[in-house]
Amino acid sequence: MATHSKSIIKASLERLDHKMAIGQSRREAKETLRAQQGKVWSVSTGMIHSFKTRSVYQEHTLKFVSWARRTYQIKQLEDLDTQANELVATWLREHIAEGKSPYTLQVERSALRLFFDNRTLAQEVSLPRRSRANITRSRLAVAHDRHFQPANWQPLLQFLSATGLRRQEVQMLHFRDISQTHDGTISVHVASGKGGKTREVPVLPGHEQAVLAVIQEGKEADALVFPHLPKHLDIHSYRRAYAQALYLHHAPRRTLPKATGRLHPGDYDRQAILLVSQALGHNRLDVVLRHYVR
DNA sequence: TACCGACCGAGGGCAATTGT
DNA sequence: ACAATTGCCCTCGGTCGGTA
Repeated sequence: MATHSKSIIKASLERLDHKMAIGQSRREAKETLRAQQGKVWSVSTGMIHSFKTRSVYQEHTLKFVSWARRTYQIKQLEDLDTQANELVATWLREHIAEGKSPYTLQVERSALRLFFDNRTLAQEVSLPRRSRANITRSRLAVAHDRHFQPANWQPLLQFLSATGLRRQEVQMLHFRDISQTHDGTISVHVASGKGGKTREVPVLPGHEQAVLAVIQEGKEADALVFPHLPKHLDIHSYRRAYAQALYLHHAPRRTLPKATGRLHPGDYDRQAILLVSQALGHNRLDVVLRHYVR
């Protein structure tokens, strides 16, 4: 009786388990890596540092493994390893042909490169560019919107218009985070934004009342300002609108940069873009220009 | 009873952000 | 400009209570 060997799925999960490095600083690991092998394009440590990355990478990896087993009858992970490069290339080409988003293709390749410990896996397949012009998120009306009635959520929506917070940031906002100094300046403090960063968010001039309305309730400092956020609210679209309004406020003689074609330094107010970038919680002009004001 | 608004939860994805 | 990683949108298939 032959011993029952473990399934290729089980073996894949175990391999992922061994790549977990929760709690270890990715930044430090990278600095060490760079000291050893000099400057490299790639910034991977070969490990997974967050649960989110694990779940996303696992999803893509298992899909690939199942496909290989189904299509090529590969039952052992060792057999998959030896043909990984050509199979991943085939897999990616199929997805390109299916018209999957460049963002998705990119994630799939990153996941499999980490899984197979090969930073150049499927190098011969060139992925389509991620182009700003093709981004649709928070740009158009979608079917989803019919499940949401703006009229019923006015205080929240006006607050979002005034501050442009991310969903996670509004969710975690406490009354203690909003304050008003004696000269009337309102401060909205984000204790832990994306990447764990802290910042003070400027209220969009002219929209102060929307923020004051929220704190006049006289709630306890440690209570959440918005204990419940409707699931079908596109919070990001308000963040985008806030960014655009703030830009126009700081660059009153300008219109929004043109939506098509390549921008040149004279096409926008650099200082105003920088201010918007800081308000949003990252100090990069390119992110604002790519995702918010065009 | 039919319909509507609101919401849930999971899966399939795409977008945002950080970094080089 | 390119690559890795993380955040969260959107769809789908429902439930549920109110009300026309």
